[in-house]
Amino acid sequence: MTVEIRHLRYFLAIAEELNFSRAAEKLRMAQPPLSQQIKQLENELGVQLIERETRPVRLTEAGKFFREQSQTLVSRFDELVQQMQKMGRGETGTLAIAFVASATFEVLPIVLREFQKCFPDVQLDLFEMNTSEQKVALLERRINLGFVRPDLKDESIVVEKLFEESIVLAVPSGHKYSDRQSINIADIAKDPLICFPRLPEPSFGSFILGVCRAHGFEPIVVQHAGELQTALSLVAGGMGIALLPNSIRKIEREGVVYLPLNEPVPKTTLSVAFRKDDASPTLKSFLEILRPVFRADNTLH
Amino acid sequence: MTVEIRHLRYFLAIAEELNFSRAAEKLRMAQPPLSQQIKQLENELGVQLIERETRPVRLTEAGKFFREQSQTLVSRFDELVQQMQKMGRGETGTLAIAFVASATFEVLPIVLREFQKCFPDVQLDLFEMNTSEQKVALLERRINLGFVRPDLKDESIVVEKLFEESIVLAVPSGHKYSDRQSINIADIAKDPLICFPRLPEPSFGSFILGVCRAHGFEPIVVQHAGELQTALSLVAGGMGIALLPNSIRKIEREGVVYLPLNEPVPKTTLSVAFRKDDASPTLKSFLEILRPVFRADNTLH
DNA sequence: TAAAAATACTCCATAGGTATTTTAT
DNA sequence: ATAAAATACCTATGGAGTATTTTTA
Repeated sequence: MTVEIRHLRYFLAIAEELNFSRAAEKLRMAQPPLSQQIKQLENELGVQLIERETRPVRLTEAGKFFREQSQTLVSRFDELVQQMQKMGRGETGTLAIAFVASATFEVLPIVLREFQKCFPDVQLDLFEMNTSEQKVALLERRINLGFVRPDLKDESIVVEKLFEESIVLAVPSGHKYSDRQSINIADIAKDPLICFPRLPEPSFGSFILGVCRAHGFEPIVVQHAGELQTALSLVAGGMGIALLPNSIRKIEREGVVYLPLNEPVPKTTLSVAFRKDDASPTLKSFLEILRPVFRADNTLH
Repeated sequence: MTVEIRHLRYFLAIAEELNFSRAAEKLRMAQPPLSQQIKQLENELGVQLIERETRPVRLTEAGKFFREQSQTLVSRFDELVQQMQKMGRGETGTLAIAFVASATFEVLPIVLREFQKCFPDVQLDLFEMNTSEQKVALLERRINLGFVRPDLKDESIVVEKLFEESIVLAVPSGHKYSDRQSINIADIAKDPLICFPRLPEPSFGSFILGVCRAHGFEPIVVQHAGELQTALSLVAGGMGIALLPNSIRKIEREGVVYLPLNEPVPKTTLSVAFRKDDASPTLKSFLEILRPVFRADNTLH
């Protein structure tokens, strides 16, 4: 025989009631097996825990000590089980999330707020990375989930489209286009453009270049900017104009005006990426929060 | 199904080996039931603990957390069981011991030294009480064990004789008897005697009085002393002479000389008393140490 | 005498075993 | 091809039930 948690529970019930029959009732079992189990326990421990020669029964000194110890042990045990069950429901734990810079403006705040509302006990670790960095981080299991701009193709990674985003033109206020309501892409063929690095692929830089070429021109790139924010500063400084994801509008910046494009332009896509084999229930919960946010409003504004 | 300590043990074995078969071997069981139990555990917790799609198998994040928690929980559990088993063997716990003043000179030091040598983890709580106080303390369960001078008679108390002790005469140095080798009791019939309170019975005072009367005289009591030590001081101060238990000789006091008595005198008896129903294994251990000490040397000097 | 614990026995749920298949390197 | 985990199935220990006796107040 070996002592199990069950034995402690039984003993504690008796220690509380000081009456085998009532304790058994509380434990929803019959009295005789309870007596047996306690006898077994006493046998295994080699000490008498309960004095039965008296009514109501009394705890021995050893029994009193055992009660105290058992109490903390059992409650610790139960807490652990509950905590694990919470984990199972994705209500606790940590989730490491990466995101491309452009996701910070609008997508991330909305999603995080929503998630923390449902699962306040989950700790989120946030990292800003470009798409290719995220791919590596996912494979190396440094992150559970990434907000990426496609394409990210890998055997073991699932990519789910969240929403498509149009691009807008950012021009300096006072620029020759700044009073227009909208603009055709072809119009900017001769205007100095601020673009983005094309490497590592996939990149927003390549996407922009592709758009221009699809409209029959090679853009005049006056400058490359590593960050969207930087591009915005350069526009404000009058260095040129820039094609940016629509969500950049959330940043109202002095000296910059945004113009929508007239023609239907291939849109940038924001997706979530995660490992196929990541069984983390916290991840599942996160995805379950995430999806309806974008299903309801596929363009997000 | 409810989670048991067993499940944690099984999981820990796997967490250590990262191999079900080897873990099963270590647990001295077959591999399939181990797989089953772990599956049950994961089911009950609602989380996957182990990623099996890889060799060697890996712990999930939840699994790592569970391992840490389980480790402390299981070792606490095992420590508790071991501690209880120690109690069962009387190697630990507390023992409340009372003793009459005269036991402090010789008996108590010997016994305590011997006991602590065998059971260093047992805490002893010591109290000085007269015999009748001890009877009450035993019945009220304030003490486990008492060193008494009989008679202490009670239904629920066991009294075991330890050893018999003769009495000696204490006289001031320079007293008319102080150069003698020994003395007859009848000789002191006319000498002023320092005696002890007769109440509450049983008392050393009554015993002394009984001895004198048995030898045909009523002693001339000049003073009563509550404590043996006090009596000794009075003797040293020349107030009178005193009949004291032999073990008082352990106290060598300036100004006091001890004389043995010639005739066989009813001896005082030192006994241990304890409750019949006291199941404390620590008490049992104590008694087992105690008995041989006195069986070997029934007079203790 | 009445309430409560122990004993005697019965049963069946399930922990654990054996044989085999599936999966991953 | 091989080692390891899962699956299927079986066995039997022992946890829990019912009926009864013993004990204590």
